[in-house]
Amino acid sequence: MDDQTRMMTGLTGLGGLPQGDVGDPDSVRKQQSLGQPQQDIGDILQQIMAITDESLDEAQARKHALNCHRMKPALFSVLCEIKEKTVLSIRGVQEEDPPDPQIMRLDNMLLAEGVSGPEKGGGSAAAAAAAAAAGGSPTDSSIEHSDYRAKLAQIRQIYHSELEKYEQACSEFTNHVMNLLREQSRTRPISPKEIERMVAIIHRKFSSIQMQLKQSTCEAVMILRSRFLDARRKRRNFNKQATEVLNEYFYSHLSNPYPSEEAKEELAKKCGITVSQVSNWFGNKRIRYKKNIGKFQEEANLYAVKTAVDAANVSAQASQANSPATPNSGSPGSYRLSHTGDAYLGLRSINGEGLNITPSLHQEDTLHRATHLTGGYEELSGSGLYTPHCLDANSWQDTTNPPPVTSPPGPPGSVHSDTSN
DNA sequence: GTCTATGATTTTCA
DNA sequence: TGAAAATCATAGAC
Repeated sequence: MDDQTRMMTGLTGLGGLPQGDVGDPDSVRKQQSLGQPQQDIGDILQQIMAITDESLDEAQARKHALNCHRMKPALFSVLCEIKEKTVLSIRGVQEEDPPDPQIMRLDNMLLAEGVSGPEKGGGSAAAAAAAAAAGGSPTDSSIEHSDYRAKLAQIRQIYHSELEKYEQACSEFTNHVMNLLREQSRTRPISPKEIERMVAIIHRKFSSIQMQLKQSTCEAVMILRSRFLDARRKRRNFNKQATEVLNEYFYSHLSNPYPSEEAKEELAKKCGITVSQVSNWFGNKRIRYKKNIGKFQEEANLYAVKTAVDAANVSAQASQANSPATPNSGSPGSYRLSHTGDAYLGLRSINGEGLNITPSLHQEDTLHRATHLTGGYEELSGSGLYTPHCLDANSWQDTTNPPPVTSPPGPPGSVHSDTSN
């Protein structure tokens, strides 16, 4: 027979009183004439029940007396056991919850964003990732990065301060309740296990507050991030140097303006933009060039001349360095440009034999001569420079069948469909 | 404020 | 999956 059964037997054995009457002081008093053990229990119960009717001093004295009673520990443990097996068993089922997946998600997100966990430079990694996702250049985004970092640091600070407050409040409240329960455990059947359970309940209640805090923080981060990304989406014109580099490549590879991945990376590095921006640029350029070759012809000529001049200068310097007395061994006083770029192919086609440039020319003279050779926009009409004829070996021109440069499509100043919006 | 240029995005297609 | 084509959205010139 366990303690509980013994107790129940003992209690029900108090003169056949129904259990419901155990709490009635009068009923308990009636049992005082019964046997010693039962009388003891009845005594204790009577004193417990009567304790609220007494003055504070009397109650304190009574409490002390009860605490010192020889039956007190047994009675306490039995009452605790009964309580454990009734009320707390129901509660216990609800308490054994698995960790909340929602709060786990929030934790993971806060950790990834650098809000919780160790300091990661105020989310610079997240900022960089966001910028990379948006295709921003590392240089022009530095200001926005710092903005993002500053805002994220603010959120982080607020989050940690609130979390600290929350933890403090939780700890204070838990301690208070624990003390209260410990104190009450002298007069009520409150076992340490129940106190632990109570602490867990308090923590769970507080964790819902914590979840709200985490949720709000996550929302703030998301809003900040979306604003940051929106800002990155704002169009910024590339700088002049970058556009020149891209145009040079485009026009010198006009027959096949599809840079390889390596070339894209190289161009991206040169221009201070991302590879995807290079891809975008070439995509836009190809389509716009194809739609309105006439409009781009002048630009094409300029870059052809520029490339020719550069190449001429490089070759001239090389020739001078190698053989200043006899600049060209093949054709005296002249040399033939050799380049894989189409600009040079185009220039070769001007005179049918290749572009001859005197190595001793200064740059201005070279430019002038090259310009004269190419004949500018009007004279190019018959030169074949950048005409589909000199580029027809590739599919991108074949498929589009653009009008020849000699007769630009539409009236001057006509707007191609792409810009009509 | 209008218009054009241009970088970015989305849709379509091979 | 990459490129073409269409479209969007904004910068910048006027």
